[in-house]
Amino acid sequence: MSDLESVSVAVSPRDKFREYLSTQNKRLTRERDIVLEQVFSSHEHFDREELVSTLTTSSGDRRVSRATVYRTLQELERSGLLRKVARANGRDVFEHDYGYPQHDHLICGECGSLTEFPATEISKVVSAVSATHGFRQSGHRLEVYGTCDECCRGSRGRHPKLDML
Amino acid sequence: MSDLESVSVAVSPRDKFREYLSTQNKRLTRERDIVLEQVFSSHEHFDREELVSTLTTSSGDRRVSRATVYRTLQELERSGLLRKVARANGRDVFEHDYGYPQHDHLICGECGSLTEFPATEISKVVSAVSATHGFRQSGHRLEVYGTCDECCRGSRGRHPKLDML
DNA sequence: CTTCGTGCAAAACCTTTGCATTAAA
DNA sequence: TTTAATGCAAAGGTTTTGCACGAAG
Repeated sequence: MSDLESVSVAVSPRDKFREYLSTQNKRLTRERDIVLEQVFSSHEHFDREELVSTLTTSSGDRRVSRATVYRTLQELERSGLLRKVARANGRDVFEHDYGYPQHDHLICGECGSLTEFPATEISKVVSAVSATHGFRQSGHRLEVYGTCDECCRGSRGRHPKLDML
Repeated sequence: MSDLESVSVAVSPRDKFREYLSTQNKRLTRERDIVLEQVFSSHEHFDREELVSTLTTSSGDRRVSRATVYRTLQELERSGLLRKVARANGRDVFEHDYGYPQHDHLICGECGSLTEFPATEISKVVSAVSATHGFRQSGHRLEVYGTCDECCRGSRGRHPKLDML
């Protein structure tokens, strides 16, 4: 992997994961593959419980246990494929950290929804600040807290988006 | 100094808390006052467990139960006196959100040091973005990851911070 | 009085772990 | 075969909650 991997996506998530695993003397098992596929089947944010409830109820040989889902998510994070972007309703929220443009999030404290926005402006400021401090920046995470448009105009009562299953 | 000055900080945390509580038809009890005092007795970051272990072992009439500490921290957060700034070791980290300038952090992945910088620039961008999305912003948290000046130029060996707190 | 708050213990959650069994390489 | 991974259930840790009692307005 001496190629420039900074421009666009030339390597699939699975290849990247496989490579990471090999450097760790770990294996790409059927279970890890299933988790990987499920996670990258959509670009939506998700939390562990959502994934677990999907995969522990899958039929036959697509079933993966809770423990393995948790353990695999750790590996996916370490491999650079996933990252935690927020915390909502007491759960970490994950998103793809590979092959998609940099962005940050507006986090609604009422319903827990996440809204993405491009990180371009923020990145400029961050770069300037980093330079000022001689800090070699590798990334950032910005969470904006408040109330989303919908909840602002909606009723005062709480409508937390809990499990959607 | 005139007590009509509402610019700058002329109101103590306790006064602000009292005011908040009254708007909620809630009471400034002895227990809430003790938690408040303990929290504002220093500017250090802290987590719930630290506070709980201090206050549940206090002598006699300064003792506060775990449940009340948790409940009071929620009120302090809602009142705008406290905010969560990070998550470490599975616990939320709190800091004062009143009477001190807004700032964010550069986080060194080598030595673990935190460097604060003023949030003014970031806040402008955040406000603009929030407005665009009809998001009623109440605050933000920005963590910049990378390597600090010292570690960049320093020895190649690692100087990981000792586990604090 | 009436309402709100506290403390306790239990419950609810989320995450990790020990261990016997299975399965990659 | 050798070593890593899985699944299960139990354990760990954090946060919330039901309830009876006590305190504040």
